[in-house]
Amino acid sequence: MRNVSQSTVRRLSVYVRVLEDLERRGGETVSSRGLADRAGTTSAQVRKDLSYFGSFGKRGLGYSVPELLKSLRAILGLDRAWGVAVVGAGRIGQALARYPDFADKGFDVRAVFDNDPQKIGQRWDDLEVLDVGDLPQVFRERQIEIVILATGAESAQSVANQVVACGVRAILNFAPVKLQVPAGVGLNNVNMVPELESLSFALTNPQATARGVSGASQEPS
Amino acid sequence: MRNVSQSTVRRLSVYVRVLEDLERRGGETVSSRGLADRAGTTSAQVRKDLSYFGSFGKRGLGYSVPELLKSLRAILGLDRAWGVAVVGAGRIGQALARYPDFADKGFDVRAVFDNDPQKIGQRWDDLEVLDVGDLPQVFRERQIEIVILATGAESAQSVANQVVACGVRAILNFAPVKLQVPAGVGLNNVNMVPELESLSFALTNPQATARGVSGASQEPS
DNA sequence: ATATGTGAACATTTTCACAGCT
DNA sequence: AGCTGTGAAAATGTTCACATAT
Repeated sequence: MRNVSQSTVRRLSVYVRVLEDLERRGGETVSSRGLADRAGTTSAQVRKDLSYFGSFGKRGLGYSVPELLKSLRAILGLDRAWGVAVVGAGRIGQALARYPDFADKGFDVRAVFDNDPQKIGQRWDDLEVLDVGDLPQVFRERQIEIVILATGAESAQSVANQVVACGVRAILNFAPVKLQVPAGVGLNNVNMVPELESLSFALTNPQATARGVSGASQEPS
Repeated sequence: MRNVSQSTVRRLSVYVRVLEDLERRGGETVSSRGLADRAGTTSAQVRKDLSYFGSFGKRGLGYSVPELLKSLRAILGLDRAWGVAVVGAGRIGQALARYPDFADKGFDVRAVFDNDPQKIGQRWDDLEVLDVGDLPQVFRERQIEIVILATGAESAQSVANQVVACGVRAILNFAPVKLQVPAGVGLNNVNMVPELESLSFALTNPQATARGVSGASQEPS
């Protein structure tokens, strides 16, 4: 399983969502085409993505929904719970800390931190906002493995350094800065302003954007 | 200027951020290398990205910071204000509606909607949560051009249909569903669960992830 | 000497097309 | 017949390297 692209991993994530849905509806098997249509890609792409990890289907039949789901969950590491902390208790940090889908998918938000005395001590559901000074201790106690960074731009890098020093090797960054992290630390960025700006570009330059119909099937019938 | 990739557009957005920073510090000129280092890419990439839109530099000298900034803003459509509405007044909708960076960059959040009578009428700063039933009228009155969709998964598609019917041609979707929109409508998705899942993948499969040092310069010195 | 702009080389990702299994 | 798994082809995106301008 060498050199799998980010795009492939993100699509696997979508396949899991689709398979969960199919399972809920009692679907037994699905073809690469069926998966692709629901995931918004092509059957060839589905088969290629899966082929990096093994062969999961039966020729002539397609894939068993529960089996493929189980395999993909194992590949993505979703067959276990992860300890997550949110650093930054502003509106975005709060929204993320209490986002119900994270818990549903096994991402357990076990702590929230801020450095603002006004916020420290606030209770949200069963979370209490903790002092960022206590971060190392709490990380150890609660086995934090993934950090969601929702501080302002100014503090993001220094918080990142701190959490990396605590042994965290995965950061999801919402602060609008390019973080420097050592090799071996996974870093994903969610940048909301560039997302809006790319829409602004599309509105401003309709020619450059006439691309794909975001409508029906991606494949020839 | 045909067929510019999404990646190029997103990088332009980053260049704008870097240039704004340089301008604030009083920088007069910058080389493709200087821009690249700050933006986390390579000088060749910077020059190639810019070359899709024209030639902005002076050989031997580099780029004038204010001039390049002005050009890039025009290309991205950031030399004007955009009318933005947020639909869905949950925690995420609220965080986005009040996110100060949007206003700073010319994305004016002019309305927030929900269908929950409990939320309708709430005031946040100078925004009032409106009834989603009034959407068409308010969109016309306030000239809404971009919609941030922050509803639950169930209502997202129907809201999308509504706003498209109102003439909106750009949607930033935070709901965890694949929206179907007609050709010509720009759609960007922010999916937080897949972001976390790709980190979970990286933690679970360190071999497949040994890639790039997210640290120092991308180029040979 | 310095640094852009760009065609050509390279790398990566996606799509095609088909052999092979059910 | 139906559908997977996969090499080969095509398309797309990135990097090189250099002619050209200051």
